[in-house]
Amino acid sequence: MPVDLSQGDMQRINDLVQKKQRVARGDYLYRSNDAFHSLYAIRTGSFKTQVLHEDGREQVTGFQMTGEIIGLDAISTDAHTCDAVAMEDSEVCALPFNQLETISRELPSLQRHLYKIMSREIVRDQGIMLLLGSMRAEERLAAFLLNLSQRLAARGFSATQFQLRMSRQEIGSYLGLKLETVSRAFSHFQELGLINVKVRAIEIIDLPRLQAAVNCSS
Amino acid sequence: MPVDLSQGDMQRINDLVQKKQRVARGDYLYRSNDAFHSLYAIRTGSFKTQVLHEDGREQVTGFQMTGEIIGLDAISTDAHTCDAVAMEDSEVCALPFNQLETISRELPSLQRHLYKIMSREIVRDQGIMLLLGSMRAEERLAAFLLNLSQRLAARGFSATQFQLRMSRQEIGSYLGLKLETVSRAFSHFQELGLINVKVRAIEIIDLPRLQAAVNCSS
DNA sequence: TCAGTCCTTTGATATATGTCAAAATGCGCG
DNA sequence: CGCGCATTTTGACATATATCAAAGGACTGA
Repeated sequence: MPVDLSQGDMQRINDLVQKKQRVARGDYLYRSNDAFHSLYAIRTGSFKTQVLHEDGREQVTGFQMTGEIIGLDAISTDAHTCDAVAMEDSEVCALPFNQLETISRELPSLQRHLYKIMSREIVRDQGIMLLLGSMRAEERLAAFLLNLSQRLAARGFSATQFQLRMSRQEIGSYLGLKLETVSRAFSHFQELGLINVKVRAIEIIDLPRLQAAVNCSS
Repeated sequence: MPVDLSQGDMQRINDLVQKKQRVARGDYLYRSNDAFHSLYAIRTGSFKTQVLHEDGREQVTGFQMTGEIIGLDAISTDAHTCDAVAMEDSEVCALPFNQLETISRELPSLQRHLYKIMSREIVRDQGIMLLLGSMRAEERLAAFLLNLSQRLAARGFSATQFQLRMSRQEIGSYLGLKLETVSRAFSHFQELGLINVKVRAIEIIDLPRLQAAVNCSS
């Protein structure tokens, strides 16, 4: 948590953050309906979150990476409302929420930080609604790739070459598309010279045109 | 805000909540990029919130009614990230956010309430993602009608007879559909005997079958 | 009250994406 | 190292929804 705090305060946060926890690839960090105790800060690795409809339909609601906080949805009902699955071997810090609440009362900057993190999640979700509600298949995929690229760059990785951690099926679920459609969109972007795709290895060749593709995929 | 508070505390909240504000039908309560000062509690009337894409596309992200809080998205950047438009003559209470923050430090139950409200918004958004990402047109409309019905019932109105405040175009934007598709879905539900539609006047005739339609619109 | 405008409905047709199927490729495990 | 399974790609075809168009209805403001 990148909050700007003074010495002793930092200590209290550190105490809170002791418990590290490993999650193997494919394992669930939590499941829908699990009792809520902690938020989780991802230290290494990455996760997907998904909601399941009773009739078996599933929707991936996000792909999270290092430094991101998951579990915010569970505050509302004291139970998790989605599943969190590790997409690779990962490490998280459990942040017991009642302790967070207590400390945040005494540390205005932590309190504010928590509000901001939650608000940011709401804004992110609005962006996905815009994507799902008004973009076409290739626009969605372009937006997805650019978003990944940005977030990787922000973490010091290459913005133009990376390895996808998720399957076509998972990307499709996230983008509201079938896996075949995702695959075709990848192939088409490659034909157009926007990217190189070798299964899960992605190289962005023409960033400006990929950005343009978000607006009109014609 | 239905928080359970003790006498004097309630006074402080009341002080905060003094400023009532009228918003005429069609007027903006706030616009994207407006500086953020307050959350708004809707006292009477209803609003829609929408995000705009640079290329003119717009996406309605929600329809809010009495008792709901809007503006949570703005906390993240201190600027609003969507527009809020009154769908009828309405009244809101501005809740200055820095005062809310201050008071919530001293009133754990208010602090918790704020976290819960934000978390609930995140859960709501997940539900919309599921709808947009994996449901078909008629399933979406059925889900929309049932959601409206529930929320009206929770406010003491009829769950089976109500007046839509929004146009087919706005419903379509919210559901990721064109207005003609929405209109056809309404007509089809009427043919099936699930609802009566007279333009914006809706009567739900067969609630169980409408609920069933959310799962498979066949 | 009436005219004008906007909203809604409905039809005919186009198109993007889904479905089904099969082959190709990559990857984990023995 | 190679077998077998899972994932990805690609094709042919089906279908849900969008698009275009026109007519009918409802609401607004003078």
